[in-house]
Order: sequence, then C-alpha cells, then structure tokens
Amino acid sequence: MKLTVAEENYIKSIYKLQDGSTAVNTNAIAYELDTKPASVTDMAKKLKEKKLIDYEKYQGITLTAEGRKMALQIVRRHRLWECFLVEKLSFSWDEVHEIAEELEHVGSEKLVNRLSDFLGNPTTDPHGDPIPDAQGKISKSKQLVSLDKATTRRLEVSGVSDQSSALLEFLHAKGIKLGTQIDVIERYEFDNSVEIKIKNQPAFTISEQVSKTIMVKPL
Amino acid sequence: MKLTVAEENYIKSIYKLQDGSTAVNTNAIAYELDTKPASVTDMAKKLKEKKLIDYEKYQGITLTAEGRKMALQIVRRHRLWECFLVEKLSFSWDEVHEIAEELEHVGSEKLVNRLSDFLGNPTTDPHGDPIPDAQGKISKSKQLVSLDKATTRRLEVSGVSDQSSALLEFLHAKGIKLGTQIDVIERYEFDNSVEIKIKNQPAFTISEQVSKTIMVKPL
DNA sequence: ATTATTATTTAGATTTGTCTAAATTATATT
DNA sequence: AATATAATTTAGACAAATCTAAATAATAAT
Repeated sequence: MKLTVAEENYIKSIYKLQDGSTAVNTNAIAYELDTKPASVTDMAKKLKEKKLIDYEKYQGITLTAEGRKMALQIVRRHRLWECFLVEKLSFSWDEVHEIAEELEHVGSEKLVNRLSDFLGNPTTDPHGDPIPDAQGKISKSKQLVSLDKATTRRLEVSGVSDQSSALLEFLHAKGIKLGTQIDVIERYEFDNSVEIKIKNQPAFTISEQVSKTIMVKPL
Repeated sequence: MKLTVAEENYIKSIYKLQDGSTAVNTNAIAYELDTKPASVTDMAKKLKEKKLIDYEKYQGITLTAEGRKMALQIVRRHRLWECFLVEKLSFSWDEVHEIAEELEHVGSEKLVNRLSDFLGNPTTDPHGDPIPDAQGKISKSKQLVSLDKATTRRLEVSGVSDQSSALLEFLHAKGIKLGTQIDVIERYEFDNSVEIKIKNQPAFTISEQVSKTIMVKPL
C-alpha cells in the first residue's frame, strides 16, 4: 500500500511516541507534528480505515503490526539517508535531519536497498540510532546511558536523544560529535550540571538539560 | 520562493515543451503531465500570479526569466540524481527516470551542490542530456543526430530523446546503452528501418520510430 | 464568409489535509 | 460526589490540486 507524505509522517510520529506498548494520545502527536489535535483525530480515522493503527474514540492510538512495519520502513529510509549525507556528502551531524526528513518519503524499495548496500549496510545512523534491516528487524535500543546518569569517568559519545537543531548546533559548536571522547571532571549537585573535558580543549560545563540528551557508552 | 511539487512539475514540462521561444499550448502540457486541459488553465493562473510564466487567455504559455531559472534548477536536480543512481547505486539506464522524478523535488540548494561535487560535477546525465551548473548555465543542446539521420557507418550512442519506460526497456533488452558502439549495416528505404550491429551480437533491425529516438555521435 | 472542428476556459464539484470554535468526554481536585 | 480542568472529538470551513460538463474562442475547411 502506498502512503501519502502526511500519512507517513503520522505513522512515524506514532512509532516514535509509542514506546513499548503505551497508547499514544492525540495531543502528543499534534505537538510532535506541529499541528492541531483536531487534525490528528481526522487522520486517525483514515489510518484506522487503512488498518495501520488501532484507534477507538478517546482511547489513544497504537500501531497495528502492519503500521509498525510501515514505520520501520520509514525509519530505515530516514536513517540510511542520514548516513549517506554525513559519510558521502560530508554534511555535519546537525544538518542532516531536515534533509533526510524529505528524502525518507521517496518510496522505492529497490532504491533503499541499493543505498544500504552502497553504504555498506550500516546498522546505526550518525546519531547512534539503530537502522532497521530490509525485513524490519531493528536492534532494540541503543543500550546507552545518558551523560547525566553515567557512572564512569571516561566516556564516548554514541548518540543524542533529541534532534532539535538548536541542540545539535550547540553540540557542534562545542565540538561534541559521534565518537567524541569525554572525561567527566566534576558533577555539581546543586543544579546537576557536569563539567567535562574533550582532549585538546579547555574544560567546560554543560547543564543537566543538555547532559540528559547526550547518550554515552563507558570506555 | 518555495514551489509545490505540482508547480515544479508544471514548470519542468513547460520548459521541456517550450523549445526556443514557442509559446506552449494547454493541450500539450496536459498530455505531458497526464492531466486535463482545464487543470492546466487553473495552474497557469497560479504560476502567472507568481510571475513564473507569461500567460494571456488563449495565447499559450512561456516561462519568464524567473521561471526558466526555476526550471533549470529542477532539471539540474533530476539529472544529477540520475547520475547518482546509475553510477553509485548501479541502476540501469532505463530504471532511473521515475526515481529521479521523485528525488528532484527535494529542495536543498546545499544538497544538490554537494551531490554534484560527490559525482565529480558531471556535465551530462546517463541519457546524454546536459546538466545545468549551479548558476543555471547549460550547454545548449546535445549537438547529436538521431540515428535515422546519421550519415556515418560507425556511431556511438549518446542519448535518447524519449524517456518512456517502454522504449528504455526495449533498448535495454537489445543491449543498447550509453556509449554503445553501433555499426550501420543497411538502411531500408521502404520503411526507413535500419539494420545495425553491436559487437559480439548478431545484427538486428530497428524501426524508424525507434531510430529517431536514438541520439548518436559519429566516431 | 459561414460553418465545422479543435482548443481553451469557466463553473461547479471532489479529495486531501488542514483549521477554528463549540461540544463532549475523561481526569483531577476539592 | 460535585466541580474544575484538560483532552478529545464534531461540525463546518478553507486552500490546493484536480475533475467533468458546458460555454466560449480560435482555427480550419468549405
């Protein structure tokens, strides 16, 4: 079944918000897609008609198996294009999201699979998020910890859990990117800020807000 | 100015049909875009409003300077993606048009220019058509002859002037692709068919209809 | 020059995706 | 439990892009 761009964006948002098996509520989707709750209700009826979501009035939304399959395809396309943009076209980490947002809707099965081959069938995108394979299999989570919860001194940046341009630009400016090694100098309890150091740079402090979004693995 | 996909497709068709300075008529555009003349009239009003075309009732359509600029950008994007698909993702000559038709509407200046760099700034696409540069400069024509008008025996295929899948598949099946060397064995006057030979293959005959679409350069 | 034919436009309707404002249902608070 | 607040849905409207059918203009043929 061929979906419109709008339908794909709804499916993607529902997938993103539906963590585990929680039903997603109208307001959250509206906020995520920068639209109005009433529009979400309208679209919910269409997607239910197409059997991509389960939906009963006032009861929230969950993806059907079919819907989840579609979502994973879209996520796959998005993340593969992000890889392409970063690795082949030398875009920086923080520039790719919006462009991939457009490219992900180009729907040729063959194109996606060839692109994947061309990139060497990567399993994670430049933000550290896993890429579903052609069958829709995806490694469950990043199995990473956010910087504010990490327990070791020396860490490697493996992703960010927020993709707003504002944040990505901030990280870019600070020289924090995928693979960057970080030493935790100090944690300040009064505001949960963290002082960190990246090699060849003076130490600096980041807020709790930011440290919550930086996903790291211990080294 | 950001255009919708529909608007871009109209601009592209008008550019394609408006050879030299001829005004393009409603019916031709409708046929090209597989739509109805009435829809063309509707869109013509919008595009005139946006100053992309000159249009007076019953007088046909021509692009303004601004419209031509847009058209060249779209053509550039289309042809660069075709290069990418053929050269990097190993698509065959006859598969790329439809996919590029979708990719061409992804509108990031930076993306197109990076893509061009990545491909080594090619000047012609896999069909032999010239690619406009970032400033919209394009080498006027293919300066090639169609096979039915060629005068020399030995030729090299440099493009096709028709991009219907039917034709491209036919050529693919016959082993005729960009760069293929052809020897003209015989021309039959009664139906203008041409007997040709490709190395390592038995000779075969193609109709006038087909030979008119194959663009060649003498060797 | 009149008529026939073809091209083009208008008028009114449809679909998709959206919106606002009002009504309804669910949830939280006292 | 009654009421306030928040979430959700309905109803009715709108813009974009399209369509059909009818009307009008341009062109060709007699």
